[in-house]
Amino acid sequence: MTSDRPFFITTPIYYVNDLPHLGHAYTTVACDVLARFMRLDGRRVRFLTGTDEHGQKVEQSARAVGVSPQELTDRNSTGFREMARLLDISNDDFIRTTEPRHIRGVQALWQELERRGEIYLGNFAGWYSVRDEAFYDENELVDGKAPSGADVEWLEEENYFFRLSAWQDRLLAYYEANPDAIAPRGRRNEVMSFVRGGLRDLSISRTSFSWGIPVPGNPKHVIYVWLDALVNYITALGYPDRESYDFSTFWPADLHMVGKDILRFHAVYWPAFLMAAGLEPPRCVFAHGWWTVEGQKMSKSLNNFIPPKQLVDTYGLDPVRYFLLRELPFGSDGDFSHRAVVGRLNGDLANDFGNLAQRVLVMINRNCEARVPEAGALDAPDTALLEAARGLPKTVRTHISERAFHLALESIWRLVGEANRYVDEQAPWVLSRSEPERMRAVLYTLAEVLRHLAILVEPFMPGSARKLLDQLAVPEASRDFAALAHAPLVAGTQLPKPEGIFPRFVEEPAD
RNA sequence: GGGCCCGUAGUUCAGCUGGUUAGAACACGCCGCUCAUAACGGUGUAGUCGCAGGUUCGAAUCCUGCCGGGCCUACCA
Repeated sequence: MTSDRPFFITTPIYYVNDLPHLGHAYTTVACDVLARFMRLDGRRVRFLTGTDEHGQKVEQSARAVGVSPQELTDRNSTGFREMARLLDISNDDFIRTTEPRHIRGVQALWQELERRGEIYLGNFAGWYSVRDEAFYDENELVDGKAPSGADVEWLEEENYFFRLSAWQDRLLAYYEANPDAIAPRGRRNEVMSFVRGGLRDLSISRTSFSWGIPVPGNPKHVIYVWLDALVNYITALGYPDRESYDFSTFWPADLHMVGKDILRFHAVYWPAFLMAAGLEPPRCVFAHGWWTVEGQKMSKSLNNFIPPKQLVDTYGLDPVRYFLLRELPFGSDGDFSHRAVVGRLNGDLANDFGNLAQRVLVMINRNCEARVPEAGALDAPDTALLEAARGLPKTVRTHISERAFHLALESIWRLVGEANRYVDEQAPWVLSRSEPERMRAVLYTLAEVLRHLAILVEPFMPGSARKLLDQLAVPEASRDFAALAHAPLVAGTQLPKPEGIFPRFVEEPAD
């Protein structure tokens, strides 16, 4: 089942014009869970995140605040780095598009595309709205104005173009040959119908601002931010050195996780750029959904972007990580509400799982001299429960491979439920008086189930899992998925004093 | 305008290659337990499956129309 095949996963690089919020946290945590899962499953993982730092907006924002673009960028990039630390993200690398390694790679890719005749110099003309900062097509205009109602003017600009139009058929062939290249299904259909509708050549340079990577040989132009940004996925692997260990090991990427807003860039432009440069396209681009907050869209006017720090301060890190992945089918939109988070935290984490661990550990502590009890002879209910635990990794692995985080967690929680039922049925507190040997078999069974649960939950809630594994005295080296089958708890091992893992969230009384 | 998706218990959703009394979780009622984070377990109430037609021996599940909601429909993130 397991394999040591390399696994390369990326978050989008986050635009430094924004401050980190719930949406960034979501994408990043989802990637982190997959990265951790694959590592625990024995795979060689490279997990990349970073920041996108060029473009007109950054240049303007910097000017507005009276700092240089580089200063602004340094400051805001740090914010995303801190978010990763705050969320206990296990990224192996953090790339910034202002780093020399990236700039060098982007220019090399440009030259490669140029050498292959994929780039030409032409004129870009269209109706430009200064207010919207956007060009519009003739047929998009309404009464000679932008769809937004803004005034437009005819602008012509010398631009380099990428021959995207030439790639329509090859893109479609790529989607056909790789049904999983774009997920979920609905998104794939959207992308394909978009491409079938015909592709225009893409303007890939700008002369109206300067905060960007200069076009090799024509520094009046800077490279279009998306061509700049997307390439981070390979410059982080050492491109243009295609023989490097990193590049040859980890490319093509197994998964680019993106928000649905930037799917097109990843599912159309990016594969086209890569193929045009003679490189392999990614194995999968997955577009996840959006969160609303208390039923409302996150927006600048409502100013309801929740900073990750606030979430963690309020609920604790692991409950937030759990909630984000448990609450809705990955790929769908969902609502982030205080009520829902508290429901998950108190119901799933504190009552079901946390309390299960607590009741079992306390009984062992009191009735077994705080040592892992001797299993002795096991009865049918014991082996049934243990079988359920032993079968669980396979189920979870299947769900994770389909990125169905919610189903993975749901299947883990089914075992939590079975274990709680088993406790009630076996009533070890009764056995402690009448049949101590039987009690030990029951408590050993439960401890083993806890060990399975703790290890399976590690990718989702690394801190809490660690606490539980510490309380079970599971050695550091026996905390991966291989250890599930090969390193059962050893009778007689001394256990520390039990401590709650998931405290209940108690509402502050309103005043 | 064109394309795609959704509308099922109070709530969030599953079921939808048509076929026994439409399921789960949460919430709510009752019962049990007392090891445990006033936690756990059992059990019950609850739905004209958006509306109207049609196909079929039989439709939540297929077809048509309507109503309601969402997404996509190319460049400065």
